[in-house]
Amino acid sequence: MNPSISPSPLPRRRGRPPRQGSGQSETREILLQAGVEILAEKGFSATGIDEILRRVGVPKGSFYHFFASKEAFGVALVRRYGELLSHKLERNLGNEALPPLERLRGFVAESRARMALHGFRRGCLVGNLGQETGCLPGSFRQLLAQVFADWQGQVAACLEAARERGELAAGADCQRLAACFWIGWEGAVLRAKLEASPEPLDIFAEFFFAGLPR
Amino acid sequence: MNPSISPSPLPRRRGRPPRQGSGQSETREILLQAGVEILAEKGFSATGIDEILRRVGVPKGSFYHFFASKEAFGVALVRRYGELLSHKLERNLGNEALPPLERLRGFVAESRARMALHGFRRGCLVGNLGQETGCLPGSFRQLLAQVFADWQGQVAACLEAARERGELAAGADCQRLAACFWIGWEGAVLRAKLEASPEPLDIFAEFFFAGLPR
DNA sequence: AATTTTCTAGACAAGTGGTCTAATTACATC
DNA sequence: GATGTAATTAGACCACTTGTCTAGAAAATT
Repeated sequence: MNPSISPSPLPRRRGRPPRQGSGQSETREILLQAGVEILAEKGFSATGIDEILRRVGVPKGSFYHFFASKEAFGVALVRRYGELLSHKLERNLGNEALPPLERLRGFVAESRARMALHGFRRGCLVGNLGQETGCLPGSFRQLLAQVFADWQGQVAACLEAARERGELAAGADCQRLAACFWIGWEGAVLRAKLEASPEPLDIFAEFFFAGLPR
Repeated sequence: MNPSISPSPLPRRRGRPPRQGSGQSETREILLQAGVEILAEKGFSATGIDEILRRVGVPKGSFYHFFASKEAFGVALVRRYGELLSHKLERNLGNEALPPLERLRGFVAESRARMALHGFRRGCLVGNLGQETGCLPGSFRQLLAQVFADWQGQVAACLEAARERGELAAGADCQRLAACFWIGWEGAVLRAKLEASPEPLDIFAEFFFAGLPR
């Protein structure tokens, strides 16, 4: 059912833990990871703290040791997810071995494969929480918009590169096109989740690339 | 704050009500309407029955008289919303006074205006619930997909009409283009809600119409 | 060894969710 | 008009959630 996180086989001893090399707590990391997975599936409001804790076998005391509240946890998750995806973008869009537009296609393909791997149950955490804006603590709105803006900037840079190489029309508004990419891609992810199928992703990607001004 | 529904000024007596002319219950109708509004803002999981009931001044007992469960209520809301939007589509896309593509633009403009009217707090109920698929009772998935399919069919028919008039390339795959419209439009609505701005709607609409094969 | 720091354990209170039974009123029937 | 039935409301009820809080255990520090 859920391949990535299993109810902590770690012994999980009480008391102060031996100092980890890295300095960051193992438990905190586990919570963040599980949180990202579950929230990408179910969103913020529908997910209970207990559910996450049961899943990874961490007691409540630990949770509230590491995070001040559910809201603070949510904020941490959005940041984390934002970074994860940003790295993924960087990895693809920074691949100079390919022409710029092919890099973006690479990102699309990788994301598609990842959704398929998880049976199309998992969507985009930021998209999910964006949908919930109406009932989320105020701190989220700006944060989510910021994350989108970052991603959009990365795509815009890639499109710029394409334009410089003549793969796009000289007059192309790359920021606007990047915005369009994320608007549509999020819609496609949502729909792919609903229909448990990659088709929406393919349909949008094809339309997007075909519609770019040459 | 909320212009459309005010805490029932009706006396609301207990016991069997005097027979209404129309046959359908007034209370049930009020619940459906308020439900559509709130769920379009906050989604299913994050909305409590109590919240809806407080807002319209209906007691809990009434709710469970008219609806077997929250799930059944949700299903009724999806159907209702599906019909509302279907009528809106029909009204716009059936307007033979305009060329087909202009009709679709009309729908876009009307929807945009409506979102603005509600301060971009209200999104698409079906989109919202689609996002929540992961934590919704199973009955929703198919229903939501069905509603999308209906809307998509209406848009596809409009695009067909455009093709027949030569406004679209003869080889255009109208079903696929209609799918693309809804994929992107839902993404745009989501983003417009998040940023409390019409820009995402405009960006996507421009790209979509510009990208249609001529 | 004593103390401090870091984390775990899980009980607990307040509040919310959804459901259900009993009470209340109108209508129908005789 | 008395009795029975259908339609609706009132609010009790229980299970569950969130966040807090105290006690406890083990490493680190002195």
